[in-house]
Amino acid sequence: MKETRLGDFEETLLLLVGILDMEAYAFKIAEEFESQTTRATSIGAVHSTLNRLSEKGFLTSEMGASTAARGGRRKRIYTITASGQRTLEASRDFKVSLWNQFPAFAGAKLNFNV
Amino acid sequence: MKETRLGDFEETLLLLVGILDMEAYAFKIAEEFESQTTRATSIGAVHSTLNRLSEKGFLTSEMGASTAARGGRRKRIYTITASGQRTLEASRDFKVSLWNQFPAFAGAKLNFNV
DNA sequence: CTCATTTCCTACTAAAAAGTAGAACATATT
DNA sequence: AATATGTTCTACTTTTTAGTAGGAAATGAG
Repeated sequence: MKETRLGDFEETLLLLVGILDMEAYAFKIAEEFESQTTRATSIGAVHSTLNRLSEKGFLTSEMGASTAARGGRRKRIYTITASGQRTLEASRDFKVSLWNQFPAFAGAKLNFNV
Repeated sequence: MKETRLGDFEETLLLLVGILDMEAYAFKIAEEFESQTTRATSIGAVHSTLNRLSEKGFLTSEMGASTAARGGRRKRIYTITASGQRTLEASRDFKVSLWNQFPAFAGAKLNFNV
């Protein structure tokens, strides 16, 4: 069982997929990324990262139905796998645990019903 | 102002420095890392990462006084800089914000007095 | 004095993550 | 038919992060 780790950008995209749910397709994800951060991205970077996440088994995807709207290549909708979700949770739990031990962050109350 | 980002391992070490406080020297940090995770490290990896964090301006360090204990090279004590702390906070806030938007994590209660 | 012990340090390599460039496809509008 | 629009896709390069190997300093104990 190889330890597979997540990069910064990867983790954010994975979370965005979870947030966007049925709207999680590359273009939208890129837009959402830019709107939630101050960082710029490129659609290419998003695509290659989504690929990497899929290879790691954290995402699956399938082509959506074609819409009636103008402009029309079909969207590929991404979904988090169980493994992706577990990784996200582990990452969260670990971070929360460290934050709670860091006195400078002590003011924050982090209560999880895990 | 170049955007300086943190890797996974870097962020963990930075947090460990904050947690260990006056005890934050490379050897101890490496031990603490191993005790808080299931991952193994090497002292060399820790050293080179601490160096990188220092170059990025997230850490400073100075040699501590020599102790009376057996074995004796003096310890280099690391301290988080204001910039390091801000980066850590920004990273935390961003992550918490995403988690809160992710329905699968909705059960968690994250209250910050930020 | 010599050895074991605790620690630091750096140059280098390897691996992984991020980003770029450029092509292409499907549909609607004109 | 031509063009604009919204979107996917991949091979490749660059940059960054992580890890390795090997050396060395300082001190106490024997």
